[in-house]
Amino acid sequence: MARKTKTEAEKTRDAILDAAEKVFYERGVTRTSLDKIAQAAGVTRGAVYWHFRDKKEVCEAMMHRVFLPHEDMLEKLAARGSDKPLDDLKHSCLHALKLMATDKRRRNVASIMTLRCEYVEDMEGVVTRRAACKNRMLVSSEKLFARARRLGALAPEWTPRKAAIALQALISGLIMGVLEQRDHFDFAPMGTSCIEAFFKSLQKKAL
Amino acid sequence: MARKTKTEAEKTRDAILDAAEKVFYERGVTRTSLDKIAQAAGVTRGAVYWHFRDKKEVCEAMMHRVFLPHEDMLEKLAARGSDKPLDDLKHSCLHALKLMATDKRRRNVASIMTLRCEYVEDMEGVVTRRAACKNRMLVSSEKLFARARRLGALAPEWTPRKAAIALQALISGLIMGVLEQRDHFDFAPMGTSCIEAFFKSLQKKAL
DNA sequence: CTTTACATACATGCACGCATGAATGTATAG
DNA sequence: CTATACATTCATGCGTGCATGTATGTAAAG
Repeated sequence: MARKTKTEAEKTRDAILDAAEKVFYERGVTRTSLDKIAQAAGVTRGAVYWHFRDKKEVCEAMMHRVFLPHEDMLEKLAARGSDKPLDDLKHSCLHALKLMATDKRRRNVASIMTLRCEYVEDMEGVVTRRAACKNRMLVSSEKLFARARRLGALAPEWTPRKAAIALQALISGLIMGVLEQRDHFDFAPMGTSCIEAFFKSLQKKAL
Repeated sequence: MARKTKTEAEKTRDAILDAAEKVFYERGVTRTSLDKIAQAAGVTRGAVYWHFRDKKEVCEAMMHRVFLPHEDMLEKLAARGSDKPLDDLKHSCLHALKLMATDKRRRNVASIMTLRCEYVEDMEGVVTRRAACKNRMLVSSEKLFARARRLGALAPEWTPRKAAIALQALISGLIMGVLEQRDHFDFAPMGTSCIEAFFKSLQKKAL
């Protein structure tokens, strides 16, 4: 076929990833063939094989495109070192949850990653990288909790590490709730409300 | 082939489910053929098709066999109406987490359900039933929190419903942590420690 | 004799990876 | 500026292997 210009090639690459999001969401990662993706993108398998080695690479590229820009927010927060670390952390969590609730694309990709993908063989690497990402976020929030402790704002039953782990578990569980929400019930307000109550519980009570 | 007696037939059915656990864990639900399951069970596909209509039914039976006996623990607790509902709930959660950490079979099946299965098309029904189960548990724990509130044991920032949702999110997130644990780090003690801190935070502080 | 509990056999239809072709963009030499 | 050489960007076709569902055979249990 005729050679395209570089920007056009980028457009077909994006079209392939768009199509992958759509078809992965509808049929799951394992059950969708590269041919289905190609058809949905209006190209043939040749194009897909040109831009990506196999389905795993398509999947990883699809995830990266959506979540890479968002990953390092916490680290900036931890580095900034404000005087209200718990508030910063809370707003960051609220923001993440709201993003999941409002941005359909992010929600769909997250849904693919949690409910429509099997992490075995090829994909094991993906889960490892996800764990590494989770761990970086954990370290950052632990720093913020440690700062809160030094400022005397953290209730005594919580060590920074425990608080960080519990917070991450809570958030991922709430996001799960958003992803599972059926019919037209909006789970997000309840989620934000839970986050706020949780942070209130984390604070040292005045006597 | 020679016909087996009824108990022997039950044994091959169990063998098929055992094999399904093994192969689903190794290769994911979608990628494993019924033939692989049959081979791992020492039978042919004919036997599998005799006991189950298709792979979805195998998968559901495998899940049921492990989790049905455990599902209604919370409801009994809620019906009992003790005078320490928060303690009861805490012990129930600790028990569930410890079970995940110690019982390899349960952990593997849970891993299949969360990391090695794609909930699309046929399997959508499974996720619906899982959501229903989660909801029943939510209602039960909400009752317990409501009782705690009446007993004056629940901190004011928590409404029973919020507490129930947050607890469920926390637990599912922590179980996720257990399932993702790599090399030989044991995540469970940290998880139990988080649960204990969380319940301490839920309690109304003495002034 | 009928039903059960499988094994075997068959037909169909994907999905994958590779190899090759084709036509155009792009860089370079003169 | 132009011609040539090469690299890109796909489309098409082929062979292969597997997975599925069903249909049928069969021997013993009930």
